[in-house]
Amino acid sequence: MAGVSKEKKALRREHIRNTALALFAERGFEAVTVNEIAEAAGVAKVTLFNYFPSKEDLVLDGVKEDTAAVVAARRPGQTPLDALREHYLAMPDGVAGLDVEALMTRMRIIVGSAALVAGVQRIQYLQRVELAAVLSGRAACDAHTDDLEADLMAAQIVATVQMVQQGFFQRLAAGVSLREAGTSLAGDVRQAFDLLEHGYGRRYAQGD
Amino acid sequence: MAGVSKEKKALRREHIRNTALALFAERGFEAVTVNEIAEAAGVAKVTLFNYFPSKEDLVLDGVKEDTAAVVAARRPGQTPLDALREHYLAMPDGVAGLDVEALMTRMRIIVGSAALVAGVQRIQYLQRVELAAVLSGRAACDAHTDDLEADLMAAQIVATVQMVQQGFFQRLAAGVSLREAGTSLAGDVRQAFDLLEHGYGRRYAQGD
DNA sequence: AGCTAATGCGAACCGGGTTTACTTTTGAAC
DNA sequence: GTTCAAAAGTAAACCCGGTTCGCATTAGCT
Repeated sequence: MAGVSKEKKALRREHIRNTALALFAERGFEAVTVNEIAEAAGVAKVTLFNYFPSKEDLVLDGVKEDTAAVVAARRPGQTPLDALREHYLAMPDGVAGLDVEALMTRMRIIVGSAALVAGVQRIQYLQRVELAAVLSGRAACDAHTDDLEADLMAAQIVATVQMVQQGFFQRLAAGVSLREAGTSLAGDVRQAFDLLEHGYGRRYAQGD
Repeated sequence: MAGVSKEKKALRREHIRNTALALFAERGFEAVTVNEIAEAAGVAKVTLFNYFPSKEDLVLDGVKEDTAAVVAARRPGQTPLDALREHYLAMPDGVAGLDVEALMTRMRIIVGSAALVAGVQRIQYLQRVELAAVLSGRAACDAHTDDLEADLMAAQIVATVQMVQQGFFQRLAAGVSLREAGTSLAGDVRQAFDLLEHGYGRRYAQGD
């Protein structure tokens, strides 16, 4: 049957990824070559690239936040900002079931490599485009039909989410408990989305 | 004297860049190899990389908008948003003296290549970090000392500026006159910065 | 068992970028 | 103008991420 081979493939994929992450954690992303990873994992380089389209994907595969889906699924009468606020206030619950240590390792690998940080930016750019499409109600791959407001909002939401999330994971990485980090996160989420809703007004006027 | 050699170096640099841009415009960024560029420019590959740190830089060098400097130089009592609004309202005057055709060619090259678009994102990320530093008053290379509001504002400003600018250049690329594009730009700038100042409120509530 | 299709493989290749070791320019001092 | 040191240029070999190709192995199905 097909199911058993799928499972074996998934196992092999995880094996390759874990091998790679272990090496990256030890010596940094750029200091490890794909040849090494392949050898350490006991597969051919070409096989590695058969499972992961690029070296970056060994780390970044699966980091995409689907803000567009959250917004698209918002309840009647709910604004995109409300839907996202709700979603991110609930984030600690989602993280609770995961291997936080592994998550932190991956974070450390990412922030230790300019290429990976850039990769994250690239992924968020795609998110922004998707979100703008949802907001303006156009199909996901339409050309930019001049909905400046939707484009602006999408860009600002994605940027906001990234900042807030970054703070959350940094606190976790600093050893803060999941519970406490969750509390801080809640405050950050509220602050960030309130700013989006009500604006910056005259904040940061020169000379205050 | 040193001046004359500086001038010759600058000329050679421009020659290499122009050679490359011509090839890119003709066949696309990825379809041209640096070997070809070097040969076409009559220079060794290693010399090319001596002038430009990477193939991307042949196109992207000089695209960085220094929003951080604009904000840092704001007048007493002026908010960052006011300073930037003023600056971008004046943008058409800055563009007027430039070779618009060359600018458009470069734009077309960039949007024709995923790698270059990603490169632009990367550059804007650096801008965001600089701007956050200016806003929160910390030194440019300090570690992230938890000024969530400044980080948020920086991210949102950079995203906003990018969207507005993109619209401006797209209109120019579509053949709109500089004068008309300037008018549209003014409207976009005002709309965008008003949103930043006053927020999105309940815009895009589901079911409107 | 036997056939077919998928998967894995080594090796050669490509292109961006670096290193090395050598030659040419260059600019300035005499 | 000659000389000399530093700067800049060069060819060639190399490294690494990623692809292509032709062949071997395996898996699933009958």
